[in-house]
Amino acid sequence: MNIYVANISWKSTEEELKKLFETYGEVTSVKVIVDKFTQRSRGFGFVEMADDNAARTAINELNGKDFNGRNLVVNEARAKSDSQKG
DNA sequence: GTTGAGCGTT
Repeated sequence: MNIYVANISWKSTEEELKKLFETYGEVTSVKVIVDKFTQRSRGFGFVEMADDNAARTAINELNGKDFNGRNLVVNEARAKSDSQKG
């Protein structure tokens, strides 16, 4: 399950997100989107979890919750490619 | 030492 995480603090890191999402299930991948040129955090990222059920729980629980002083915006991530099927 | 809505470079 790919998860979209936004409204993250500019000081937050992938490690913190991973530790946060591991609370609800196994995290297989974490990606914080930083500027490709300035390397500054864009305040949003992506989290991938092994179990869709745990991911749904994390989305429902972490969405709107406080994280490093900011309210997290958590949702199911969109498709990065058109290879998706539904 | 700045900023705050959104969907990801290899």
